[in-house]
Amino acid sequence: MRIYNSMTGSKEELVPLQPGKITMYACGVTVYDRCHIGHARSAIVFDVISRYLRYKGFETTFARNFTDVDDKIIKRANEENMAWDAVAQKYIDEYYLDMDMLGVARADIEPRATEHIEEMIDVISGLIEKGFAYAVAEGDNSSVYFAVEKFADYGKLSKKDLDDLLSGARVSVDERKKSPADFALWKASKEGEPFWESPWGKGRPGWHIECTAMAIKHLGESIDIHGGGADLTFPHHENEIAQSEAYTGKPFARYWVHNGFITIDKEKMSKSLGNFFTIREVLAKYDPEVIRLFVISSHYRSPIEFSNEQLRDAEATLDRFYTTISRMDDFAAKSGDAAGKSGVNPTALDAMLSGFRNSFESAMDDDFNSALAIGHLFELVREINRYLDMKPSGRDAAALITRAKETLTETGAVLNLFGRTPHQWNVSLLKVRNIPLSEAAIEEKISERKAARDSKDWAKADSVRKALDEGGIILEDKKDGTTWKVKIA
RNA sequence: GGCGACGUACCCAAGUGGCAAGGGGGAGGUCUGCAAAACCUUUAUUCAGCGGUUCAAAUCCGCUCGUCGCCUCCA
Repeated sequence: MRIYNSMTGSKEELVPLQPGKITMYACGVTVYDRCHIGHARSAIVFDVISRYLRYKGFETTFARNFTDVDDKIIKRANEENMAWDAVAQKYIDEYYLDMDMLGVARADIEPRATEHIEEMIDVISGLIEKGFAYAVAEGDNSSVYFAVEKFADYGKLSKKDLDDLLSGARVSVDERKKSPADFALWKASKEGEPFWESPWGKGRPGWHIECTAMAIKHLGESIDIHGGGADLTFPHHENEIAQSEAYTGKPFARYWVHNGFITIDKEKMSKSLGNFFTIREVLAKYDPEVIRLFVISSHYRSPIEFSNEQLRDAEATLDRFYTTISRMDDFAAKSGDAAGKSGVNPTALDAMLSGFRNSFESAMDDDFNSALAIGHLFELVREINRYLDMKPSGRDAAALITRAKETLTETGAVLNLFGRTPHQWNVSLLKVRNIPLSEAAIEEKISERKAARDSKDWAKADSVRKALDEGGIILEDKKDGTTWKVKIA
């Protein structure tokens, strides 16, 4: 299994610290607002990675944090006239609402910064003792900074040269720091801000230190995989490395994994640019699985352009899967118990099923190439449809189709896709498309049309079809009845 | 300015040395009372451009053009 390591810039064989076990830490969100679709991508990417690692038999411990105290949360609390911790909790709740919809599983450990103040203080104290950090008085309290120049490898992840950083005009000059590139481990608290007691007086943690403290506490001093969005590479992850390795003297993470951005008009989606859509907004128009498929359909490191057209594509794609699942279900319901009819050759499907897991795994083994894996799923879908078109019958055919459906749904489950019934899919589409027809109303129309068809009143039958079609519902006549589905396009 | 990516058909998207996956869309066909779905055929002699290495390059190297990201909070 190969994984791209941002540290080395190349794909490497995944060799965990302890055979058969993986520890993974992904940087989560700062909870001061609703998540946008870029946060969704990151969450989905690491969800897929952790699911796949487990599928491959690694005993995986996955931690994803919440940053629940920081400047933006405090600012938000002041704006909303709420307590800062109430703001944090509110957006943690919102986060779970979104992620549950998107099929993002809870991480094994979801540590919050505010629950690890002690651990952070321990790390900071250790860094001061070792000479990597220094305290600077600010009134009655002190702030603590990490002395970047003391850490020889600073810049190794983001490939930045410390001299360049120091000469760069964009580093804000802060008189309290010994060097402009130094970063805060602990911030002396100002009037009205949340604070904790510490050896440096009343204060609160800097941003980066929480990940170091929480990763070490929950996963150990060296972890296997550390991930997050590509924008966290610098300074966040660079600083984590500096703190952690200065503190423990050990490599912090073996593999650094960064997901690409979601763009709008080719530009990175971000809060500051204002070009973002919240997950909630998108969920109002699209089924959550559509968003998930949209994300998984591209490689996790590639930028993906967000647009209605892209989501419509993903929706059509998903509909194709569910249509095939529906065909298989129909077949299973009526295939007989007798021997099969002659002239139906199952070889192609049989062969594809035999090799399928292998294809799927080689795609995913190669740096989690979910886009290729989905391509393989399409090949399977076509082969299934091809087989069903031959109108097979009998118990051998039924067994083959059962195997096909299991293969499709079990590999889909690794990506957390295709977990619903085709009916659930269509009912969901009815909702997101705001189609004002109930299932019962549609069924009623179908009966009406059946009566017309039975008396060969084609004009009437067609008018029912046409009326439903204009409402976004397509009817499919099958041997033993008519079914409906929501029109895609 | 420093550093790092990327540029594959009408659209999306795999592919890191050996005849360019897959999906959408388009065109034609099979099936169907009419449809839909599905299937079949077709849609890139070519991978931004120009050179080079090689028996062989979308894949490696160099240059050019274009786009984006990081260098400040950011998934």
